[in-house]
Amino acid sequence: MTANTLSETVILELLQEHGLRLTKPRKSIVAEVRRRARSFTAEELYRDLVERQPGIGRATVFRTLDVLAQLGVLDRVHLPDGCHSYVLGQGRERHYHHLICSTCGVVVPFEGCTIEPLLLNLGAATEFEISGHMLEVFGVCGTCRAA
Amino acid sequence: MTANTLSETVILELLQEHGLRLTKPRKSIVAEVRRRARSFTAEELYRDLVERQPGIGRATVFRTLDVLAQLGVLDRVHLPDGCHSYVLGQGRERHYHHLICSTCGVVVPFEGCTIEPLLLNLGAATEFEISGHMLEVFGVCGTCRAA
DNA sequence: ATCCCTGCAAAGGCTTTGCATGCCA
DNA sequence: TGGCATGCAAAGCCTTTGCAGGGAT
Repeated sequence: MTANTLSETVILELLQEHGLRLTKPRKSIVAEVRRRARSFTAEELYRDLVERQPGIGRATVFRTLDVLAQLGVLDRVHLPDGCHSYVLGQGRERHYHHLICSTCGVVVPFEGCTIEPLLLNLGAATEFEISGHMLEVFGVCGTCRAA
Repeated sequence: MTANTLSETVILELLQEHGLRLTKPRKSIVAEVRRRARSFTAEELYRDLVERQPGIGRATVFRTLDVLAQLGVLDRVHLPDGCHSYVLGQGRERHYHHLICSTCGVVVPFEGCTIEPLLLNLGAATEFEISGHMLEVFGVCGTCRAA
């Protein structure tokens, strides 16, 4: 049900395939990003990263996260409180969504989204040409429930 | 399939029922909000409103929209580009989601969301206690397709 | 050697906060 | 009259942008 995340190597190759350079900051950011099981904002990642690697620029982090999101390495998620968060993704071939713990923020991807039929009906009933959807599920994970 | 929006009277009563005062700015904001078929940000609403009623404060608009969202009069929606948008809601008793035109921003609420069974499975498979979900559907409306 | 990428700094925009005043109940 | 709500202004954050220098290919 949950899939493996993209490996560091695969992500770096993905960058190269798109004609993007493998710079030191990009490598650091990729490494840092893969370390995260929870959602995070660009600003948060920047602050953690700058401790480990002083001198890295805020703008670089923001720009790189944007690139990674375009490649499908990261997904943008919208939490009830606060938007503009990122989550490590599963790559572009899969169709999946995120189950997010409201307490600790841990993110579990899941597949098997069943709303396609609904979307077909919607398209017919409204004359919209449906192009996509966003689904996020919230709850409290087992660990947080125990505590 | 789409339901009527809450009337101005109903919204004002809702405020009163919650011990909130019916002030002039609040009435203006409610009126302005009901005029909208599309999503809007607090800042946008403020700018439109301040023309019609100079002197109204930005903070008041932000605070009032927040209150209205808590009452279920407004829903917060997250567009692919840009978050922190509001949409006129259907009230707290209904379960519905939004179909949003990517081109003009028009919003159509719909009911009949079919993901409950999926959520049950998810809960069983992950030990999460599911508490809610967010679903938004995007597409291009009939009018925009024609143009 | 090219020119993409970076880091810095500043600008920009949205949102929140503090406080004295005003107004609804 | 009491106290919530307002308006103003400033502060706070996050995010973007411009530009000169540096590094990957």
